[in-house]
Amino acid sequence: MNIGAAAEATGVPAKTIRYYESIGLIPPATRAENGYRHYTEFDVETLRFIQHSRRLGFSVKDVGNLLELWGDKDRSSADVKALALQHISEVEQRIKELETIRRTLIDLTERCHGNDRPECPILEDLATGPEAPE
Amino acid sequence: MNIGAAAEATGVPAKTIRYYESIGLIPPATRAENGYRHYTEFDVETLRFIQHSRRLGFSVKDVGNLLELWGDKDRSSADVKALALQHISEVEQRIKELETIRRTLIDLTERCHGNDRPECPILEDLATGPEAPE
DNA sequence: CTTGACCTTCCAGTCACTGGAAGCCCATAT
DNA sequence: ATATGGGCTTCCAGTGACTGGAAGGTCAAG
Repeated sequence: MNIGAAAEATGVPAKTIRYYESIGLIPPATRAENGYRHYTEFDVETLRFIQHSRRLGFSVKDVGNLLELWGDKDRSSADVKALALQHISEVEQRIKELETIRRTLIDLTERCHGNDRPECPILEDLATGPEAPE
Repeated sequence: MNIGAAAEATGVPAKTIRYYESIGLIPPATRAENGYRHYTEFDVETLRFIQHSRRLGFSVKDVGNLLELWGDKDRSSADVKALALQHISEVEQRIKELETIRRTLIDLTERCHGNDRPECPILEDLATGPEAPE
């Protein structure tokens, strides 16, 4: 299986597969005689594992740790769960921040007429800072 | 006002102020005879405007547009509002993605015992992909 | 006159890719 | 035999929005 086929099979672009190899997330692929990288079914599974982890927002560093745990028969599931819980709390933190931002933006836009005139509470608030509504 | 004082007054680190100047978000600061950058009250207001905009998640490019509108007496508030609404929809999109991720992660962790044993549905699902629960 | 806190510039690193150039390899169509 | 088109290789550079650090100039106080 060449890199293109592996990319097709996993949804990870060929370019990204090479990148993962270059940073050591995956071991160097074996090469055919012509120098082309060659991928086994197992390599494809690994790439899929990576892809799924990335889609869930794990950093590449975290994915490295998850891969290591995945390959370790003597792991404790507690270690995996700890990683996941930590990630959940980061995701929740980010959601909270975005909710706050969303709320503020909506308040601002609701107060803005959005017409031909220049008066705009959005710009005013950006200039002066958020007024604490009493 | 030197850069340090401007940083202090606005919450924008000195390093970041120089960076904003280097990318043209703010015009080059006037210099004192010793070469130090000098900031006026207006510069400080501008930096605060930038800071508030960035806190609301606007990209630096968007902040550039907002700054331009801010300085344009003949703007229409509709243009400002359009930018804000566009940003809101991006924020909402991102929140949705994060909610989905959060839900998936919570489902996974709830099925993982998190003990000394290696069995772990988290790793299994990362390997095989999310099973559609019927 | 020295210390320490400023300030200056410039280069490099972060994160996770992505684009593009230059060039080899291979199969097929002519 | 050759031209074409695709896939593969490497390496360098750019993205966004900073941030860290080195090397060196400036300034006020003790």
